[in-house]
Amino acid sequence: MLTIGKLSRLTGVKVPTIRYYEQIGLLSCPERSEGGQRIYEMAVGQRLSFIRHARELGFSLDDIRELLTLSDEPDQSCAAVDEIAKRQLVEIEKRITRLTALKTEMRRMLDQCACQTVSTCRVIEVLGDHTLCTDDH
Amino acid sequence: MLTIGKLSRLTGVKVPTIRYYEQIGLLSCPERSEGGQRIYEMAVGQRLSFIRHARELGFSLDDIRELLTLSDEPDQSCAAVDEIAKRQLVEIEKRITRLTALKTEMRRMLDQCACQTVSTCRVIEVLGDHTLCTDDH
DNA sequence: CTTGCACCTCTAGTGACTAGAGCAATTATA
DNA sequence: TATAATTGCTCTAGTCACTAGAGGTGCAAG
Repeated sequence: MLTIGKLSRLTGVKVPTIRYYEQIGLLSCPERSEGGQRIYEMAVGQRLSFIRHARELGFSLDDIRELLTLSDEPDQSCAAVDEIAKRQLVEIEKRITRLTALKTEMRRMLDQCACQTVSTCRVIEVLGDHTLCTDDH
Repeated sequence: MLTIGKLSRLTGVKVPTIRYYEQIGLLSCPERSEGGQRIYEMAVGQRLSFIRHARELGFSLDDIRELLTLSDEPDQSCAAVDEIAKRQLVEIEKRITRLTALKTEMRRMLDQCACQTVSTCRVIEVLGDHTLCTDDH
């Protein structure tokens, strides 16, 4: 049996975040002590660690809600799980592509700047005129 | 002289976003027609395009506010401008590094999944147990 | 018994918009 | 000129995933 603080230390999820997850229905309401404090069973730690890890991998809370529902039905096909994970992978790849283009553009902008006065600043100039860009972004 | 709709089409910034920029002081209040509609001078288009382009490159509105202030003082050194841009570049690089680690982890997870039932699903398993990860994230 | 930390609820704030309601003004068509 | 369609106006509230803070209560150690 765990207080919310111990659960927090165990999982690395902050206390207000745990309460927030309860509020949005991602965690079910735990029992309370006589004084009204939350008392968690050990198993909640697993669930919360799952959530945390999935968040770290960039899954949205909605995705996680779905994954948790699916993981509660062990006999079902895991195709739906893979589907969510694949979608997430595609999203990550898209973001990488985009960020790489941005990086190129930023570096080019900075490399070209002779760094004198603002009136001749290449950074300001490029920001004001998209046609000076080579990459799509 | 432009209505807000024409300014929007000219710059690719949505109408409510233009009003929002005015609200937070990124654009100054334009004159109004007799009926109370906003009338913009052509020059505002430049400023708005600047903002849009900087947003596309991932600058925050606070950064942009600073860049706009700096660009209004053409005789000053552009070191401060470069500083902001460099900070932004570092941020982008950090995000790419992180996302690349995530991608590796996601792909590994998906590759290992034999895709049968949820009970044997590698995706669910890895999400529940961080120690199964190789990459930092 | 008291000190001090951990916990409680509730509200509001973050960033950068977006959506919608309920109107008014302007422009195009008949 | 009348009407219809489009565009504009303000204001409020919602998005996501929390985070911060106020003002109070519970609980365990010394």
